[in-house]
Amino acid sequence: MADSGGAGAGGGETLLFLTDEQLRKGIEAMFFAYRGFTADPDRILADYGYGRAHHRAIHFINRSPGTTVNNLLSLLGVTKQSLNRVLRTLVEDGLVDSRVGNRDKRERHLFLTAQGSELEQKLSDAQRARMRQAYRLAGPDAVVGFRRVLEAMMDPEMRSHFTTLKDQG
Amino acid sequence: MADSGGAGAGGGETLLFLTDEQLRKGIEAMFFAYRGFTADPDRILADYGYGRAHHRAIHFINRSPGTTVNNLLSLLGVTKQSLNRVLRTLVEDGLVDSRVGNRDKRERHLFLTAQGSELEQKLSDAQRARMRQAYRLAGPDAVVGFRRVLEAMMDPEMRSHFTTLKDQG
DNA sequence: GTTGGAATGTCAACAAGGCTGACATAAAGT
DNA sequence: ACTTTATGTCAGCCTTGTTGACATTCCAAC
Repeated sequence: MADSGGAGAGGGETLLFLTDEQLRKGIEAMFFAYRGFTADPDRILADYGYGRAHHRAIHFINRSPGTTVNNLLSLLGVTKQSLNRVLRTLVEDGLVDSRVGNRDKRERHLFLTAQGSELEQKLSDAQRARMRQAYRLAGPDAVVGFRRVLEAMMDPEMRSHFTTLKDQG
Repeated sequence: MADSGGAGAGGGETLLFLTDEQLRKGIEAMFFAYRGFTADPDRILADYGYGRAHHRAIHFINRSPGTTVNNLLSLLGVTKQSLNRVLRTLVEDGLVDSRVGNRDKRERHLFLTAQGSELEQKLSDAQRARMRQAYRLAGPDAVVGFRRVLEAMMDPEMRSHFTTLKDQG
């Protein structure tokens, strides 16, 4: 059914990249690449007895120190109960500092401790190394395209989170 | 530490795209984009009481009809026990047909039933629609770059799986 | 000032889907 | 025939997602 992108009827011959086959390859590329993307951090995390959920929390706390649980929630797109379990272990293990808010005592503001920063560095170094290698192999023009397609693939809400983080950066 | 990609020392000024900040943005882009990538199938799967694991199995069985459990295993990168649970429910529900091999009776060859193909279509249509939209917004050149970076990000073993599938396609 | 609703975060219990270990069956080598 | 190897299945554990119930804090109405 519906080979919607072909050069056959109507459109332009510039739409060859929208064939179902091309799209399928893109889908598989995402799948395999994401495996590579998470492989190195996963190995490090296993040494600590942590999982990807811990990595994500650590990443975004490092990115926005002092962020609240609620804010982290909307970034991660999980339930607060799920995030809470992860945060609790990180606080217990002394990687994250959770301070009650001054203005609003319902909120908890989250910071990495020195120990937390150390793990963040390890994870982030490994993941950046993979990314750097891929970027280097693909070249600067490819990187621009890569980022453009990824951004277009996000849900609008996630895209706005993404660009907000970008502006901070 | 280690702002390894800067234009500062040694290399060329064409390496600005390798700054730690750029790499971090790439990492976050992957994270947010992958969420979008899986969002539509996830909704459909939920109606059937299935999860992503079922989707992956269905996708690759459709891609290589008659493939064996062992072959699927190396594509998916999970344990056979894990895959088996998913396959069992798909066979029970009549979406997948599992036929004992002729040459080697230890092997099971996997096929989608009509019902399985129907679900595959739904999932794949939704995911391709998202991909098509992203490709269209980003443009053909961006798509080439996207694919190049993703391919460079894979583990070598996954990359060879990927290109093998490509050749079949 | 008290009270009721909304927001924030925590605790408990359950489900999906990873994992390892133990095992049955079939094929292949000795 | 007998051991070794490959393939697939069954059982049980762990992480991490989910919903439901609840405590605390804030704010607005009274």
